[in-house]
Amino acid sequence: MDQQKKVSIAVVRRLPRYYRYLSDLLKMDVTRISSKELSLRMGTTASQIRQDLNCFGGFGQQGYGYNVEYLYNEIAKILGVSQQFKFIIIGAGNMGRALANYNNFVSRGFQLSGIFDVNPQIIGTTIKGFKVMDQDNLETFLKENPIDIAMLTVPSHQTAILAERVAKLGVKGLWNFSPMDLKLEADVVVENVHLSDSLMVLVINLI
Amino acid sequence: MDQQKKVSIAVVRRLPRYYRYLSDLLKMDVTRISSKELSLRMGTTASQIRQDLNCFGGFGQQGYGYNVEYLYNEIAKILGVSQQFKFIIIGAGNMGRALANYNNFVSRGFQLSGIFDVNPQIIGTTIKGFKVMDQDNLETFLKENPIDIAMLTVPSHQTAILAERVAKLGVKGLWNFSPMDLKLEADVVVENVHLSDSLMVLVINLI
DNA sequence: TAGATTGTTAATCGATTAACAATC
DNA sequence: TAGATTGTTAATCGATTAACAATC
Repeated sequence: MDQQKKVSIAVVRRLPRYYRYLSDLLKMDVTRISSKELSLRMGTTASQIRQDLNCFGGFGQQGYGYNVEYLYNEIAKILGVSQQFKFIIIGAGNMGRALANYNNFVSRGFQLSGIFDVNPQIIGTTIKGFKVMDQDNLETFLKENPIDIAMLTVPSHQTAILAERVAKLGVKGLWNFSPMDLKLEADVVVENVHLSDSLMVLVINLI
Repeated sequence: MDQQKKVSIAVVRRLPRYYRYLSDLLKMDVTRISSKELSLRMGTTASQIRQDLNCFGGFGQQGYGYNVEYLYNEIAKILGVSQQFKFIIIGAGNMGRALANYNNFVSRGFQLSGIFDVNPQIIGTTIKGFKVMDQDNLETFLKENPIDIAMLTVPSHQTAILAERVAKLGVKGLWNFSPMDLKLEADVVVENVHLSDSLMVLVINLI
């Protein structure tokens, strides 16, 4: 609730993981859990869990631990789950199609509002009930339909320009799947999924 | 060359990024670069770059900086680029298909050797020239075809069991796309791509 | 040689872990 | 009340940054 002290990126990146483990506990009908017990399951320290959670509020109770459902819901609030976000997918290639068909998003408050591409062979085809639109129509579309997040699954050389374009049209978050770093105005949030980087890290650890 | 002092995960995760920037510099016909200049491009400190690189060897020259091509090739070696890795894809859904069609992998020494699924409607269909095999045939296949990496793009509830199965059959690296943490014997390397975690982090920063 | 820039050691900063008083 | 476990402060550890002698 009181988010005074600025929370480090490391802590933020651990939140979805807490959320997953709590979801599992809920499914297993566990009603309460101590930081110690949770740390054993997650392979961290109880200290870290308590420190992390206390960045956002005191969700536990001395002598008792944490109520699983309550903590789960509190983290959900922090994560903005249940909030509605409208998104578009730019780039209807394999990855774009995979994201469009990823039902997890829909069930979590993400609402697909449009799919775009440049390829005339792809424009007009239907994906997940959406007619793929011409990328040239981005401006028209975004002026009529305010969008929160754009998922960019286009080739690298298109990414930077596209990012600028949609940012100018009020898109506040970019989920970038191309292997390149985006530089944008400070108020646009960029989250990268660098698949090839990830694969390289796997390989390094393999050698 | 001399990798005495153990390199931290943070450093390893930065290597693919150096590699990308050096690749760009090469394309722009830049022959030499100082840590200072590179730090400005990448938005880090020159100190960090020199520290990071010196975990693996002294690739620079006082008064000169770094030869771009040489450094690029040295990092390539560390990353295992140019080495050949055989991989299979387990789960021929949207994500599996996206990975199968991702040509970047092929051009970087990754050789697709098979695709598996459980769905009778998908088994037997052709993806990227590969007939999708029945997951039941994993054991037979892996005994005849030693594989380095398995990409797991199956539903969460299948992931853990599958991971065990292929690990037992000599697969040394797992690229896990399901939103779950895998616990395996120490010698199996796991690299996770938790898309929903990544999207949640985007949303947190958006709120 | 003088200037530039590395490799590397030392200083700082931040994040993780330990400890413990508060309290359920 | 006694036991358990939190919230939080203090100690430790590791990673980042700064500084500088070595050297091209």
